[in-house]
Amino acid sequence: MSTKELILEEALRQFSQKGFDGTSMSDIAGPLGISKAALYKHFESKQQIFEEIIAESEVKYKAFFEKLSVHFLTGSHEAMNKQDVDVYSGITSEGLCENVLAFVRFSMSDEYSGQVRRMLTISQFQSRELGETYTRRYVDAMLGYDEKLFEQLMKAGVIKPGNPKVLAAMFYAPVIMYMGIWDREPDRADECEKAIRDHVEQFFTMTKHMGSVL
Amino acid sequence: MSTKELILEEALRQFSQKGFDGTSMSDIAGPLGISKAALYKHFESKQQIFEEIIAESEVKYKAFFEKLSVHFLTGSHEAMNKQDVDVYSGITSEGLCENVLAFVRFSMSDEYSGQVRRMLTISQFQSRELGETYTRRYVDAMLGYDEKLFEQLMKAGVIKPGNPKVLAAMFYAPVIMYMGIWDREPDRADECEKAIRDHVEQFFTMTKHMGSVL
DNA sequence: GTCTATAGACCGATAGAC
DNA sequence: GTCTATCGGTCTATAGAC
Repeated sequence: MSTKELILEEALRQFSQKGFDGTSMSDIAGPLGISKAALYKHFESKQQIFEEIIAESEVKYKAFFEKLSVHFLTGSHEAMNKQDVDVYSGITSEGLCENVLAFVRFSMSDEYSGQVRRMLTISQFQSRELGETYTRRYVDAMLGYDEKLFEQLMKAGVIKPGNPKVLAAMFYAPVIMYMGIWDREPDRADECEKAIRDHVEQFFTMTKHMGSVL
Repeated sequence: MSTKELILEEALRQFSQKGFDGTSMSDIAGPLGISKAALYKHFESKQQIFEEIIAESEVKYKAFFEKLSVHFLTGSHEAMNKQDVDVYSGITSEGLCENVLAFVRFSMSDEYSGQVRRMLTISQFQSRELGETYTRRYVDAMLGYDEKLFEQLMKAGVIKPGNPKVLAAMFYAPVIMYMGIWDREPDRADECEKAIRDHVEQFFTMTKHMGSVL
């Protein structure tokens, strides 16, 4: 791994714990065994390191979101194409359940993903742009994704009819809420994972056309 | 208003925007028209100002939570007493709806409340204690509150039977999610308020025993 | 591309006059 | 209880040797 990549890795670790202002160039250089002056051979400033992390994470974020088999990364639903329709038409509630649990499992276990999420969490009021990035990645994108899927599931008669936007929030919001607890208190990870599983299971029991519990 | 109170007010404003490390003593003293040296006549250190804000907010938080007519501020449900039972037995779904919308309206419109919430949001990974404070105030307390209420509503036959803990998350999580968007992007306030209203309304339509839409 | 050394600004906190 | 002045330290960033 190149020195530049090692710097980005260490900087992300520090930024995600102590924030941009709480992290000094020495904090980043120290663990790497180099002097802070060496950092300036790879980056123009501390700010540029931060921005490169954001830019790099955007690339990885898009790649991950594409693996979820949808293409509305920019938040515009117009970006849909034939491939998306194929994915939707074949979806089942069990499939969506597995899809989202895969998202949760990855987001919770992947160190890089968690560091970026925590960094954006504590940087979200630093600038309008960072706030919008947070909302786009962790709220709007997922809500749009679920909303579209619920629409299709309703049309297909898999789940009961209703407002797909409201339903998407009811489905997804508890997931990020429990992920928040997990981020703050890692020893509650098991409790959160169980809560998410319970939530997803009960959600589909509630919304399935055949055999309602509630 | 005393100088000390003015300092706490200005410090909170700064901390909630730029965080503890991003705020200097000059940043706090400047807008008040005093020198940073004067701050040390009222507080021992910057850290003490921060801690006093947290402590003061804890008092106000408890007072607000008591006004919601429940008494499990410490997170322990054993703290319930006769008064709580009376509150529960008289509750209706409309009452709960109004109760939570009052919470949302207050949290969203009150400047102090919002500043504390944003400060805790960007400080939640600073220490274990701050993370627990965040979880306790904005997640566990509200979930425990709603869970207990849903239990009673189920017993009373007002809403359909089910897992009250899962139901509480489905009800409350979308609320904090939309409050998060509002905090990051204040110009989306109307959209968020409407989304919360839609959510609360649809939730009770879904869970009411009589007349299910889904 | 790494180092040491340092510039120049700002930090938190203190001293002492008023 | 406010001020100015300042201490000692750290910060970002640069200069220049190797």
